[in-house]
Amino acid sequence: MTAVDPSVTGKGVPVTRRGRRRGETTVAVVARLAGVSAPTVSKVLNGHPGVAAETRQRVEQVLREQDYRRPDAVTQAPMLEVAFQALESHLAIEIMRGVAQVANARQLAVGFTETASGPGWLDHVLRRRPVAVIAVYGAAMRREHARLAASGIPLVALDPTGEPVHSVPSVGAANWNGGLTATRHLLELGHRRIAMIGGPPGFLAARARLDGYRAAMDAAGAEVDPSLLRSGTLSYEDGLRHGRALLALPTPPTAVFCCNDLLALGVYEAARRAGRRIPDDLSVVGFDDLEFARWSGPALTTVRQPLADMGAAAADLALTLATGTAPPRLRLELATTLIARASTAPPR
Amino acid sequence: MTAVDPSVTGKGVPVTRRGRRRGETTVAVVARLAGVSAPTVSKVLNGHPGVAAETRQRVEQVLREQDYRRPDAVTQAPMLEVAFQALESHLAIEIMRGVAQVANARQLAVGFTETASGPGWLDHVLRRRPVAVIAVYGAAMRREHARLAASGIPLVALDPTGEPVHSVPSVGAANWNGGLTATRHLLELGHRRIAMIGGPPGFLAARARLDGYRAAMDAAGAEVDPSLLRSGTLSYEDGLRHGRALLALPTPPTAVFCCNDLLALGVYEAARRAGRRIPDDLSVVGFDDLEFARWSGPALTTVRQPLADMGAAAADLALTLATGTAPPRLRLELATTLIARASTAPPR
DNA sequence: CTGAAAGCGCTTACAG
DNA sequence: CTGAAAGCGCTTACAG
Repeated sequence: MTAVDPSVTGKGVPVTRRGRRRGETTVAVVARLAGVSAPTVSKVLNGHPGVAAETRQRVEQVLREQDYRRPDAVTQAPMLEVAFQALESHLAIEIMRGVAQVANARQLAVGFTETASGPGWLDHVLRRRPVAVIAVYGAAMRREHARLAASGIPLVALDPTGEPVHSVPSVGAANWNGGLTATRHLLELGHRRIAMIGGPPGFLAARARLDGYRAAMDAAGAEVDPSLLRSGTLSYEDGLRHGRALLALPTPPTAVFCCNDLLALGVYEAARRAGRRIPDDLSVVGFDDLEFARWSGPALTTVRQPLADMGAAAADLALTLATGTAPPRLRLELATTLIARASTAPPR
Repeated sequence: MTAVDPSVTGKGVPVTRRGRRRGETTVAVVARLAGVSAPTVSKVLNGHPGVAAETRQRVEQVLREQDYRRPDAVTQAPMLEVAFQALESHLAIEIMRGVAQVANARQLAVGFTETASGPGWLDHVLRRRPVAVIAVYGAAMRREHARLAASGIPLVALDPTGEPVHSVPSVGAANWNGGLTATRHLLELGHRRIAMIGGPPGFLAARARLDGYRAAMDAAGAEVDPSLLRSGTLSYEDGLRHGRALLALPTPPTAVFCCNDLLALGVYEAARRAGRRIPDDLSVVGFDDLEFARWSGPALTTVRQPLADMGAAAADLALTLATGTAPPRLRLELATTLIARASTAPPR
């Protein structure tokens, strides 16, 4: 119960009264600037009735202009909130790492929420009054965006989908380029019969990767055999399923480009069951570069999405927006890189 | 900037003054009960100097008894804090999942901190006034424990190490049993020459797994060849290193029990390089059952630590302590289970 | 609808 | 080391 508040005791921060730093806007100041009394400001702040609409508006404007904050908001450690649709995502931990790095450097707490837990998640987030919210994977929808905007809390989409979400500032990866690079790598090794296992139809990032694949194939004058184009969920199981189907073809592909690493591991298993060796009988390229990619046997050649960097960039963007500064760019696309390991080789 | 405080406006909660609910303990009440003045209580609350040790103690006792809370604490959404030494841990995300599940069910926010980020992490945590703190992997040390105790915030160790940390309530896994079960599985398949790759010396959980291995070997009357006992860090690299050394022995083992899944994947690579097949030439058992264990080739037989359940149990324990109730047990050890997959078979 | 007055909870500056 | 007094920020009850 010591309840030491560092904003009062520590670091020589000049303090006047409870929890309020010198020079910060008080109700009295707002009242003066709005040409009303302190009680009226108080009513506006607390949403009490008995204030004319026009007066209320004027007061709210001054509150915004002066960046008024309740005294208790000061004692709260400022925090950055990250909303995941579900923690199931294998990408989650790496993203968190990037966000945490930036947040820690700025002495900010990080909170996180699973939006799948129910529709009330935003209420909880709003009560915590984060300085900004990062929504991963389309976790925040239009309605949530509006409520956050109304509270003056900036929202940034961390957005492996590449889907433009109602003009929300966002960070993503260069998916098309990744698809292009992966396919070029296989073409340069001498492959021509290259299959691709894509993602679900609505998933724009998957579409971009596919288009990159097509572009590389076209540029090399390599034919895209429609029977080599498969798509499904981004899961190990679908990798196994499509891998088996591809290897069972009369003329199977000599290489497969997978829309993510999980699919690639499924293809590994399909090859194992079919008695084909990777990379001798089949080259495989993934996408993401999750940690286990380099521990798989053989180590997986894949396209690296810089998830930690993306998290860090999203945090930077969010915190810039939180200060009211206009950031240089509202959409950031981070480069993807091909990581060539042991799952690709020239065809026999 | 509307800053509506739901505790003031909403739900008919009776309110007297700013943010304080009717009947809640005020500084004045505490002062009266402690036989001091309000200013003295204020000094204690804020850790200011100029209070006799004895007086401070008396006041702190009353604060605890009366469950005093700062008025701003009321407006804050209650939160449960999880402290990780580093997010590097592959176990982190699964633990978080379990914690989040319990916390969400009780409408609690979850915050998380990396303690590796610096010695100031506890200050930040204390400012957020979590209802409880869960320290993963010995993240909180004696000093931190004392400060949390002084603030009346319960601490629970989630403790794969099995190390009893200064009588802090904790949740762990049945490591000894896991080691026993894994080794028995190999013995039952007919192996006798079974190697073990253990963890670092200070790591008690690793020691428990090793002891379980020894117990199973002894019970089966199988000799433990000292050259088959190796130890190092719990990394892929050390798995590779020890795996190569073991396979290079004049009489190599027919099976290896690894202290975690990462080591096992390193042994996979060692086998691959030595041209030995798993499980035909070498059986491998891991420990943890991380998600990628079932995606490795062949799918890894391993001892499952129920990390999500452990996170959930730690959260339950923490929240029980937070209500002031004495929990039924202060140390919980969750069962481990052998998951037999494709990396183990009878020796040739 | 508005604000002067009263009052609450807490903190600070300072006298003893 | 302690607390009476003063004061701050905010809210409430109520008069106009």
